[in-house]
Amino acid sequence: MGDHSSNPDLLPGTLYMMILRTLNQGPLHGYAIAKRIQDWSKGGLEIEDGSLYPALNRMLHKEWLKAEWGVTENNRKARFYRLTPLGKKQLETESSAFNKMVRAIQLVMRTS
Amino acid sequence: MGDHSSNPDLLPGTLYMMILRTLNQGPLHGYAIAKRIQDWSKGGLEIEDGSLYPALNRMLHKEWLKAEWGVTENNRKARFYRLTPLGKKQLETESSAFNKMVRAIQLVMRTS
DNA sequence: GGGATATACCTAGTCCAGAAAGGTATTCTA
DNA sequence: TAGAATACCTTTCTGGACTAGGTATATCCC
Repeated sequence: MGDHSSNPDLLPGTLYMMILRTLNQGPLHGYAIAKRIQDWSKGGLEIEDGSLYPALNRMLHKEWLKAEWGVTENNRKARFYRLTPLGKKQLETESSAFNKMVRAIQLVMRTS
Repeated sequence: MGDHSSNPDLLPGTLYMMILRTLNQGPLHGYAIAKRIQDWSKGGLEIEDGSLYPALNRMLHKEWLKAEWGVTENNRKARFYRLTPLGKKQLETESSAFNKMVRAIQLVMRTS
């Protein structure tokens, strides 16, 4: 079913940025973060949960996020993450670095 | 002097693509590849030679490239790399995957 | 009741690429 | 003859994405 390619699902180094981005709208639990990234990218990006949860834990450790347990609309317990001020700053840093990087790469790819 | 940041120099996963791109214009030696990427990106990208040469060797092993020793305009010996047909195909594959990926990420970063 | 499905989380292990930090050798110029 | 620039190489470290397992619970339907 579906994808038999051996291509990576993600551009390494962009997962933090996208997580920070989704949380900039307000707290979400892990599962919802993955869903939102998938939705917003129109199915272009799928976050493996084996990538997601370790990443979230690293981000907690860096103090970009805080977490607390709660209950979803579906009446399930889930861990909700929200941005710290440091996390907000990191979002700025990473997205501007990303944009710069992409522009540089596109120069290389398009220069003749 | 200059850059004291701990930011990565590159978006991981894009080095192969850019090397393939520079070689699509014709054979180059390693040092010249790095220079060309730096020039074309207007200084936005700097390839560490500790990243470059291992990458070139992996690419040889994948048979995306062939190499042979020669002499530069400066009368120095250098190893010249050129694309194989497989390498050309890989360039197509990687650059279209990259573009798709970037578009998907930008959707995530820009959706409100 | 009992399966199936979707939701929600977690971890141990593997693999790979980029970077740091060392090294050698040669050419040219001041 | 010292230095800078050119040109290559390797070993080691590290971090992150992925694989492949696992647990638990809520809901829906037979």
